[in-house]
Amino acid sequence: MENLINYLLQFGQLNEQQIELVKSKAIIVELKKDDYFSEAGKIAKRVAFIADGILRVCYYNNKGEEITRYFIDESNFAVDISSFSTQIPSSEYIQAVTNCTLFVFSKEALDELSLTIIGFDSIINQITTKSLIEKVRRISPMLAEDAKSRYLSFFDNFPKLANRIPLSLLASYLGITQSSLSRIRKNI
Amino acid sequence: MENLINYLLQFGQLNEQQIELVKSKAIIVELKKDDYFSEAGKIAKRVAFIADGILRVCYYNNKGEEITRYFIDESNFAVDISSFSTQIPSSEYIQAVTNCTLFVFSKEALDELSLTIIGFDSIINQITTKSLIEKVRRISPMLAEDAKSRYLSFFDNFPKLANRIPLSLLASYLGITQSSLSRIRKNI
DNA sequence: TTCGTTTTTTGCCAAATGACAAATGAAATA
DNA sequence: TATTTCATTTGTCATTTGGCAAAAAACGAA
Repeated sequence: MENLINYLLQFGQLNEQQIELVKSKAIIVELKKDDYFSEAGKIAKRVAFIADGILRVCYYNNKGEEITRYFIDESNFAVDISSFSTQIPSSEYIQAVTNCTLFVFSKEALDELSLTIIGFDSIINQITTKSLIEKVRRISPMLAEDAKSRYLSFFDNFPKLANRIPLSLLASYLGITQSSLSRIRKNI
Repeated sequence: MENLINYLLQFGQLNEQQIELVKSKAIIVELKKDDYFSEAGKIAKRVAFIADGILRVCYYNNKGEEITRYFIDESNFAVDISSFSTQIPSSEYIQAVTNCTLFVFSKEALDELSLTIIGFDSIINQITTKSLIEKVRRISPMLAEDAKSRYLSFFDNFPKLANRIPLSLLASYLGITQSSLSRIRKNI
């Protein structure tokens, strides 16, 4: 769990005792490829720190197509933030792209940590804000790019991910068809 | 300033005295079309609530093209959140698309409100999170749509905005060329 | 291994979009 | 009004991408 603690320490101080408390609240969860961490229609009650594996956030658009909104990989938090923060049923899924090992915190555990640890709230808020800003930053430029540039940008930013993610999912993230992505890859 | 107060009250309670305090910190700023509210290279020190007008957040991509990341209109907050929250120089601009009337809060004023008003922090955090989630929600589905659908979606979501925003800026937001957008509009 | 299933690649053609340039229209100013 | 400037539309053509279907490859289970 060192990765988790180091991640948190980027955003604020925690003493030994507080670190132990945080660790004690984490539940280790294993997901198989294609398992869901959270589902549309349900209220998100858990947050996951990804120790190993890749998750994706996805939804169905008005044509019934399954769209991948983004991927989340090791040493990042995954949460259906919209549902989690409002406690309203979600409209998206979080699914395992690969087998995953997660450190999971329930909402109750987080609330308790917030009450017990001064500054924990601030850490969580900073992480939330930073992650969301990053998502906007990632997605936004893709609109102005053609399919090839999108793939290359993705590859530049996540060279290790590109080969761990099935082509169909990557295509749905990039907003192009499988066939196109396959052809793009062929042309290097 | 009633709009501003009502907006805040959606996210938490404020008594009369607190409301007056908030109002007293707001500075009315008028921007002319094309004026900048914040600029790349500078550190964001202000937050704006848009009383009237439209702002846009934009940046230059690696090809030197000017890209509109999103628009913000009346009764919403505009802030270069990335720079504001980290106090690191920004990489984007916030520019007036039309003449604007803003209620502006300096960072110092906000910090003071946070210290003085219990729960003000929470209000700000909720607004921040909600706005960012919304931006992801808006941009993300566009990737899977073709140019015509993107325009129609935008028009559905912001019927009033579509005609107040110059075609060139709207095109750069939608990730298509001016010519294409013009043709799309012609075909209804 | 072999069979069955899923994923990826490929071919073909039509449609959408971009690039470029020119024409038109609209707004601002002298 | 005439002139200038900027925004939008339109034309032409090349390129990209999608849709569809079939082939090939990769993967898993018996």
